[in-house]
Amino acid sequence: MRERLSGIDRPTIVDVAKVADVSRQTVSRVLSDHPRVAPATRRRVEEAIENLGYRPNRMARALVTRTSLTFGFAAVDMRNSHFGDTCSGMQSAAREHGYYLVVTELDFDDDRGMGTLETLLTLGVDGVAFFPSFFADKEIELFAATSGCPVVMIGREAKIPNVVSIAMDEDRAADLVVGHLVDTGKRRIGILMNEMFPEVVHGRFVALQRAVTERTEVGNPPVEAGHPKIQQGRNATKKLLTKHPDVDAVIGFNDTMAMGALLACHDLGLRVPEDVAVVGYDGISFGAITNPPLTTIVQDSIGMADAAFKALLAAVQNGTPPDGEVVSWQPELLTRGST
Amino acid sequence: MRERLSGIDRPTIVDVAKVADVSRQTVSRVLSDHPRVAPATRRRVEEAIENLGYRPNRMARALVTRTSLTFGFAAVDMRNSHFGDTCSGMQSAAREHGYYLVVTELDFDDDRGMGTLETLLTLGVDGVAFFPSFFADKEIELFAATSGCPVVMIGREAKIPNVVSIAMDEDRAADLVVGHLVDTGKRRIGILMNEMFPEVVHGRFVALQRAVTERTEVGNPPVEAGHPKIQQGRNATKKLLTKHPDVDAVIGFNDTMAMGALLACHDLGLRVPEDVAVVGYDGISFGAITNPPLTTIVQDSIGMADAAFKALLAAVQNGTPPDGEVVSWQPELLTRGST
DNA sequence: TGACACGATGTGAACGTTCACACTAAGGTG
DNA sequence: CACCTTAGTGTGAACGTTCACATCGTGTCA
Repeated sequence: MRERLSGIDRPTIVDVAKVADVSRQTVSRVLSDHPRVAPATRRRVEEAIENLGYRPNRMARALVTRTSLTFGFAAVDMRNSHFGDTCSGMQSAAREHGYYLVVTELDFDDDRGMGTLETLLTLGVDGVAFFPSFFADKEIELFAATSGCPVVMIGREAKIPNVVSIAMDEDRAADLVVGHLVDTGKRRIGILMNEMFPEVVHGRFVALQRAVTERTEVGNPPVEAGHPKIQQGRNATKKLLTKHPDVDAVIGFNDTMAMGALLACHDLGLRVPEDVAVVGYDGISFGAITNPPLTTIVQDSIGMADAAFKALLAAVQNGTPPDGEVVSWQPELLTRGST
Repeated sequence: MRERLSGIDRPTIVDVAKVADVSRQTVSRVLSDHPRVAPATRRRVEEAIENLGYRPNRMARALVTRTSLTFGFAAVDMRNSHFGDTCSGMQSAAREHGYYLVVTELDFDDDRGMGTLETLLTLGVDGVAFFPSFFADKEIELFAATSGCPVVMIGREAKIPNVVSIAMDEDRAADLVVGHLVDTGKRRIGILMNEMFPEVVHGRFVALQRAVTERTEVGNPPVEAGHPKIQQGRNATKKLLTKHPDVDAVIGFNDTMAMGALLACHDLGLRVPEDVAVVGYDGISFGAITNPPLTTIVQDSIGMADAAFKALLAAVQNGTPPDGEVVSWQPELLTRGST
C-alpha cells in the first residue's frame, strides 16, 4: 500500500475481504444489507469490519454509483445566526432522509461566491442550495445548466429555469412592517439597507419603498446603507437620524442592522419606541434580549430549510431538475418592545 | 455514458481531451499547471474546458492522490453564533492555504456525535476538527488511532495521543471572572451549568468551583443546570435565585445562558448589576446589545480556529500525526454593564 | 554523423468501490 | 433422473483522475 501523507493507512474493502476470507463483493453486500448473504458469512464480515476499523470510502462509492447521498449548502455569513438557523434546519432535514449535508461559507472574494459553488460541485454533491444569492439570474441559470445537479436558491424569488427559489413574500412583509408602524402612529420611516448584495437586496428594498410610499404621506423614505452587521447598522442609523431628524421609525434590512439601530438611538439619547421605533428582519433568537426587545419579521428558517431540502430531494428522486419553481414563504410580524 | 439521477451528464477529462485533440494526461497537465505543455496546446485545452464547462472531479482525484485538500469541521450548534464564529474563522484560514473546509453539525443523536465524525471521515477529508467534544478521552483516542488522519479537538484540554487539543485556560478564566465579581463587591456567586455534555463542561465547572471557594468566604457555590440556551438559562436562573435569594452574582456557562439570566433578573424585578451581576462565557457579538450589555469571558474564536487549522495543516505536511499537544488559549475578561 | 539531452505528448495501471454477470451447489418439480 | 430455480458467492469492468513510465521528435555538441 502506498503511504498517505498522514502516515496511517486506512483498511479497504479488500482488506476486510481477506480477513473474512470472502470476496470484496460479499463485503460490499454486507455493507449494503443485501439479503442474500449467509448469516455466518455476514457475521464473519462484520467482525472483520469491526476489528479493522474499516470505514467505506464514500468517494470511491460515489464515483461508481454517481450518487453521493450528499447535498451541498453554501451560506454567506456563519456569524449571523440567521444563516446558522437555516443551516441547522437543513442538516436535520438531510439526516432524517439519510442524506449528508456539507456546509460551506460563501466566499465573496472568490468570484463573488461563484468559486465556492464551483468547488462544492467538484466535491460530488447530488444537489446544491445557496443562501442568499449574490448572483444575477443569468449567472445562476448558467450555473444550473452546467452543474449537472439540482439547484435551489434561498432568499430571493426568481423564475430561473432548472432552479427552485425559496423566498419570503417581500411585499407582504413590507406591508406588515410599514402597516404596523403606521398603526402605532409613526409617520416618517427610514430604511437601513444592505449595501453589499444588490441582487439579494433589491426585492426587499423595492417592496419597502412601495409600502412606505403607499402608506405614509411623506412618501419616498430616506435610506442609509451599510454592511448587514451590528456596528454598521449603528453607524448608518446615526447618519440617517442626523440627516433626517424627523424620522420616527427605522426599518433595518436585517436583525443585526436593527440591533445597531437600537444602539444608535441609545447613543443619541433617543427613546425606543417613543422617539424612534425600530424593526428588523429575520427573527433571530437574539432579538429577544435586546433593549427593548426587537420587533421583527420572522422568516421561518427551519421551514425554509426544510423546503430547500425537500426540493433537492424531489429533484433527485424524480430524475428531473426543478423547473423555475418559486416557493413563497409567508412572513410573520413578531411585535416586541421596540415598536 | 451512464445517466446520472439528475439527468445531466458532466463532461470528464476524457471529453475535454477529445475536443482538444490531446490525451487525458495533457489535460491533466494543463489543470495542474505543469510547465511542459506547448503554449498552443495549453490554449486549445483551456478553450475546450471553458466550452464544455468542465469541472475536475475532486473525488476521483482524491482517490488516486490520497489527498483531498479538504478538512472536516464538526460543530455542535450552528445556531449559537459562538460556533458560527469559529467555523467562519476556520473557513478563512483554510481558504488562505488552498484548502477547502467541509462543515457539519454534530448530531448528538447519532452515537453522541461520533456518527457524524465517522461520516466526515468517509468523505475523504485530510483532517478533522471538532468543537466541542462530547466524548471521553478513550473514545477520542480510539477514533484518532483508526481515523487515518490528524485530529484536532477544540474546547477542552486533554493530553490524548495523536490529538491536538485547543482550549482556553479555564483556571485563568475562572480567576478572572470570580476575581472581578469579588472586586466589585459580590459575595455570593451562583453558577449556571450546562447539563448536556459532562465531558466538555467538567473543566469549566471545576475551575469555577475552585475559584469561588478560594475567593469567597461562603465557599461552594450554588449551581443550577440547563441546556446552553437563552430560555433554559432563564429558567435555571429563576430556580437558582428562588432557592438562594442571597445570590448576588450569576456566572453563565456561556453567553446564551447568561442572556437568559438577564431576562430572569428582569422577570424577578432585580436590577443588574446592582442586585445581581451577570457574567457569560464566549464573547459572542450579540452580548453587546443586551440590557445591560453582557460582561463576558472572550474566547478568541478566530484565533482558536486559526490554530486548529494550522495544527491540521502542520500534521498533514509533516506526515506525522499530532501528538497529545495542548494549545492553551488565554481568556480575556470583557467588562460591560452587567457587572 | 552519431550520441545524447530535453521538450512535448501518450499509455497502462492504480485508487476503492459497485454493477452486471457468471458460477456453483443444493433443493424442488415433473 | 433430468431440469429448473434459487441462495450464496466470485470476477471483470467501470467510475474519473493521476502517477510512472514510455515514446517520439528536434536541437546541440564533440
